[in-house]
Amino acid sequence: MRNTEKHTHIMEKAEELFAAKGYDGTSIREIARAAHVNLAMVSYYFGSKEKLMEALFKERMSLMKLKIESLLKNENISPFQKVEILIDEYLTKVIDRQFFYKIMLCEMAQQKNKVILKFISDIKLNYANMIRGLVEEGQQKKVFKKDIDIMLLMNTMTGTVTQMILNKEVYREFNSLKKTSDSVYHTWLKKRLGDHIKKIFKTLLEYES
Amino acid sequence: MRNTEKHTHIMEKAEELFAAKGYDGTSIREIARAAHVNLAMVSYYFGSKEKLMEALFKERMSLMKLKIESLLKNENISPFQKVEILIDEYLTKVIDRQFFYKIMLCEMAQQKNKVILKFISDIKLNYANMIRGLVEEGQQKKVFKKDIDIMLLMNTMTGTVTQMILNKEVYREFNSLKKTSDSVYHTWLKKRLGDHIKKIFKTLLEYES
Amino acid sequence: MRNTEKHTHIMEKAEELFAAKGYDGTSIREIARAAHVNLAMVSYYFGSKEKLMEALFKERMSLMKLKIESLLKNENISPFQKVEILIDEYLTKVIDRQFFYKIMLCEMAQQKNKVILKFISDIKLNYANMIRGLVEEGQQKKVFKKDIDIMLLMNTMTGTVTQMILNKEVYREFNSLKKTSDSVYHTWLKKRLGDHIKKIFKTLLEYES
Amino acid sequence: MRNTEKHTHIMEKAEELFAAKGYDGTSIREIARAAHVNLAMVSYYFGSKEKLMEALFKERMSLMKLKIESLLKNENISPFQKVEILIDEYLTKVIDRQFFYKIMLCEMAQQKNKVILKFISDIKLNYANMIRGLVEEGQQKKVFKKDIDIMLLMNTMTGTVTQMILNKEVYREFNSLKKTSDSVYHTWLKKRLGDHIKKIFKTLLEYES
DNA sequence: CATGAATGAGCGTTCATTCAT
DNA sequence: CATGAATGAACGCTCATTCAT
Repeated sequence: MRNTEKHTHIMEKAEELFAAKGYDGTSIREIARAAHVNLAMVSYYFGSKEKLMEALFKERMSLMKLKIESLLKNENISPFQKVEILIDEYLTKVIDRQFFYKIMLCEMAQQKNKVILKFISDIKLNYANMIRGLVEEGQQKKVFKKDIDIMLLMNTMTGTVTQMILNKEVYREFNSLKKTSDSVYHTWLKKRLGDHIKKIFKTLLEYES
Repeated sequence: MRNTEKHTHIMEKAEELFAAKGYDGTSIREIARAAHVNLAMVSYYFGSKEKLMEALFKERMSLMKLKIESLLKNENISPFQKVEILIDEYLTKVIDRQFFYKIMLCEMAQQKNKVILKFISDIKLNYANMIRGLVEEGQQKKVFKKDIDIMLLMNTMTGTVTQMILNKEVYREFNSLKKTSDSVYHTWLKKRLGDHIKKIFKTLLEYES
Repeated sequence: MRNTEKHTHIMEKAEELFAAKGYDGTSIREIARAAHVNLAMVSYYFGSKEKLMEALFKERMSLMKLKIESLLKNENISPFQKVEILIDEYLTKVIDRQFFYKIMLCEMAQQKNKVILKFISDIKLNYANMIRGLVEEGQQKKVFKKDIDIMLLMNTMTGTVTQMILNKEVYREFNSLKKTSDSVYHTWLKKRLGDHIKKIFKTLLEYES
Repeated sequence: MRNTEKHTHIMEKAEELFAAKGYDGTSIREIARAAHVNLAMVSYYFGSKEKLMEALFKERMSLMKLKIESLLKNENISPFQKVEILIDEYLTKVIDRQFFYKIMLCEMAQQKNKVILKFISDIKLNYANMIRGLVEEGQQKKVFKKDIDIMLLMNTMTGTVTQMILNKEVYREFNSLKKTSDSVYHTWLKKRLGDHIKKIFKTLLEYES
């Protein structure tokens, strides 16, 4: 195993454990055991437990960021279509990174680590800017209404998705998809959630003559 | 201070600390110090740290439950009016109990304690039943559409509120309410959030001819 | 064993170990083992290893201080007699507290702990004041010469004693006192050292007409 | 940098750190960092931390030894002149090697490393022999008294110097030499200490008719 | 009923050292 | 010849819990 691979490997196992047991509920010993590395390696690679967490955030945050600037500037796509693409992008990221998303949620609730708070506010800003840009474009083109509360809009999307992730298994059972494979279920879930959010956004954005 | 008062006092301080630092991030010592009681008192009263947490959930859950059965049966109020009352009730509870709501959120993410999971699923069931009852009534009366995904609906409400609570201070600043008192801000927030959710619910529920 | 007795007991064992292996060379585990107490008790009683050290210094320093103010004011005793009494007092304290004296020596060399440095400078000041008072009295009475370097004088006493303590066993062997008991040897050593230092002080202080 | 230079460089940095923080208080990591060499280099060059310490002692001890045998045999210089030269030689070495002298002091107090103890007793023997030779010469020439306690004499010198080194900065301030450069102060200190010790030696050695 | 004292287990971290390259 | 990576052991300390009083 190469150096960066071990790095990645430790981080992945830490992510899993942090998601399942929380940051404070997970010991370095557990992480080392799960990653099949020596206990001292974790501090050796990351410096400390705290810095491992921060490294995880740095890594994942770069993946979570929505990089669709070119799309937003595209004049051939309508604002509503762009909204839909944005929602789909967001959903893909969150559903693919559920472990991390849970960790982030707890960090948002507790706000203990300032470095991590910065990461989180950065990504929130990233989302907000995407949405704001879109909203302004739509308003200029008279397809979106005025007086749109962007933060409420954003929180409706992120909140709904959060709750669906947290209650994922209950929802699966509720919809009799217990026997379906994870990937199939996730695809289905993404479609359903996407449609739901798009519908809400349409209502909240649509220009009323 | 009477015994039950001490009980309550310890639980309140524990709630505050669990919300701010997480269950594992909070030590019994801290709770005892914050509550100005002897360290051994906590285990003495509640048995263990885990049981203190469970006692907290038991206590708070009974407060969080929506007890509006009589209202739901009231034939003089329209389904949409009932939906609005339900949303207002929910908002009041959550905004009044933000500490506890944060704790619950982390427990939902981590799902470590089975007793607590039961409490949470109980309250979810409670909400679901309220909403289902309402939805069915509205459908019978042909004011609500068919094919309503109750869980999606519920999660949209709880999720949006969750996100707004987590980003409370950012939203406050965003709306230039930094100087407003907490209680005034919370009243304002409740109104705004309520209107927002009611609007979404209306769209998602309203019968389309 | 009573509470304060355990305190004292732990401190004594710590003193022994610190003297033999140095502060950093001694682990809390060793101290706990030597004192036959639980490892956690040390931190429980003293807060930390550092504070244990400081508590030891606080305790011992109060014993080491020369409390002979009344004697110094006594008009019926000549300055030279007072010098001799002072030297005897100092010798008694150091020979009785050799473990502690060694610890102090290393702390003086390394100057890491500021709290301890304060303790040490306090006791140095205590000695210096005793000697200065005496010297001034002797000078006024024209039995001591002028231009006496008090610090050099003091360091000659403390330094000579230090070296004799450090080379105690070599000196014992050198003087064929290997078979003598510790207490007898110490009495003998004290006499010899006392005479030596008194002689030096006499030369350095005596008024030259 | 050549190999022997690296050797020397590491040893110098180790000496500095050992003096300031003690042997156990200094980690190989710190030494490597201070010497700007790879962590593994230290063990690689010296075998172990302990052997580095011993190598340091071996190196410094050879420098500390008084090599004035030819002078001692010189018939044209009086015993008292030789005593003075001996004292000056000793002072020069100690003042030039204060870091090492502090390390040695702690090792003398703790007596943990047997190899180092041997080095220390060797140098003590070296000093003792110089002084003994001188004393015997002086006694034969009837300029020194009989019954001279060589070890007490020696410890008076080494002890006084030790204390002056340990309290160097206090003494500097006491004599208002705070603004003076280190080298000027050291020269001044050496002169003053030399005179003081020579005076004491004269008293303790001089033949009394 | 209440509590100071005590305990064994485990925490995050650092240590001196080794070894493959 | 030199070094980054790795390791087992130990570090100081805090944990939740228990128990005698």
